[in-house]
Amino acid sequence: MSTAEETTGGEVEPWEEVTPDAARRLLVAAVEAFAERGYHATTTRDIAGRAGMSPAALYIHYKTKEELLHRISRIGHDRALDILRTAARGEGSARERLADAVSSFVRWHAGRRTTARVVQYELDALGPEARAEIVALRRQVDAEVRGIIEDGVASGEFDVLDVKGTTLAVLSLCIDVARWFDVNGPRTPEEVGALYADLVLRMVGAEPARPQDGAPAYR
Amino acid sequence: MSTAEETTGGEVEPWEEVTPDAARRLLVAAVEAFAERGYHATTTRDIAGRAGMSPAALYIHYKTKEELLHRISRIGHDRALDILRTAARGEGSARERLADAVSSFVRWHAGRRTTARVVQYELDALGPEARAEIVALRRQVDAEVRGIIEDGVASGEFDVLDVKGTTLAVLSLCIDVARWFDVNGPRTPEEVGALYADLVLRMVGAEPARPQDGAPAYR
DNA sequence: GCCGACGGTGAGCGAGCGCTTAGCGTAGCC
DNA sequence: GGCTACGCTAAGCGCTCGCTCACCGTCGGC
Repeated sequence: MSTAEETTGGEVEPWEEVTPDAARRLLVAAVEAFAERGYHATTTRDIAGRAGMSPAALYIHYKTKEELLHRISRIGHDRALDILRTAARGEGSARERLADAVSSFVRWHAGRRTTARVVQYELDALGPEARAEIVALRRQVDAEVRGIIEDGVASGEFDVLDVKGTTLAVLSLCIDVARWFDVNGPRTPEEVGALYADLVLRMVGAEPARPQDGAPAYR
Repeated sequence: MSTAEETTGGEVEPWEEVTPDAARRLLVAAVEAFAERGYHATTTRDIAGRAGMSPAALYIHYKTKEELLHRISRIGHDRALDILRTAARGEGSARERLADAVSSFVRWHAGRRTTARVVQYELDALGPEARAEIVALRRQVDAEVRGIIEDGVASGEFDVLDVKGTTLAVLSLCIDVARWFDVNGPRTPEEVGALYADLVLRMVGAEPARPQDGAPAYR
């Protein structure tokens, strides 16, 4: 919860780093289209149309349709890694850092679901060299989570038999949020983040957290 | 693990119900192609080629490419539901039935990964009416798992605050196996199934299993 | 031996794809 | 005002897509 400005509500639009304004509009349009229909089912005409431009305008700012996906995937993975690093390297016990990592990672997957969907599910649409770059980032993501769990095992806070397998399961659980989360559904990203942090603490054998009196308690 | 014949090793090929032999070959080819590259990136020429036929042969057995996906999705969801029903309606405590359900469901997602990938991730490529049919099956899948968890809560075996949310998380965890499982990776489907059954029992607050003597046994 | 049914092929249709190119309007500098 | 640089468009190229159609070989019934 240290990363308050990164929650969903009044979040900073994460595409401000994409500098010519027209290029950013095209990229945002591509994120929406890719998330909605998938990379291969999205046409360059659709992307340009959503950005209010003619089909040819896309090629002034991006060499190919795949370069668009690559930029999106790269920026998205940087963001995801940043979120986990902030939590993993914060102060506090392994328990607190794991809960923080899971809840903020889940909040991102739920609140920025369109981006997360593209980032997590359109990986094999990239060419070999671009995919290799992204896979390297994903290994760093895995390492951050594994690091927290190893800390917790070393300090005796966690009880985990298979650290690598549990790391995989924790990340898997968080990532799949991007598949099923519904913006118009009954749960807010914050609620899902809190629920998942609790479930993950149970998975690693940490003592359950029920600290607050009168805690919200999802019905 | 009552469903011994359904494990991965010498499993029954689940497409025997697809009756003209050529139609089955086409369908199996389509499953492989869809799993590898996604529905939209797969061409009818590729499917027919994998089945050793000319592109036109596909249309003798299926009206459209989408009908192929529909048949695959329908049969796959029937199978997944059958696996969960067998576990959910078996004898034994809620603890045993939940462990059985998770481990067999996970074994299916890992061992029949190509099928599971198509079934779980190509849902929105279906048209509205076909998708509605499949969504109804998915609601039944959800109900089976929720039923076991409710039983466990009622009997005091489980400690769960948010039954619907936990059900969602359990299914989410199992389904995502189809995304990351690698046939050439270090884990067998059976190992992942056992690991995940243990993790899920922890998630619902059931006493850990620890069959081996000399196990650490926290609390 | 002839015939119809059936499962298959080769060629190709209209459409839509990713992407290119020639040219245009405008803003900024002199 | 004259000129260049730049962002953008209209038109369209070459290609591949899902799908169709005219035709063909084989095989069981008579």
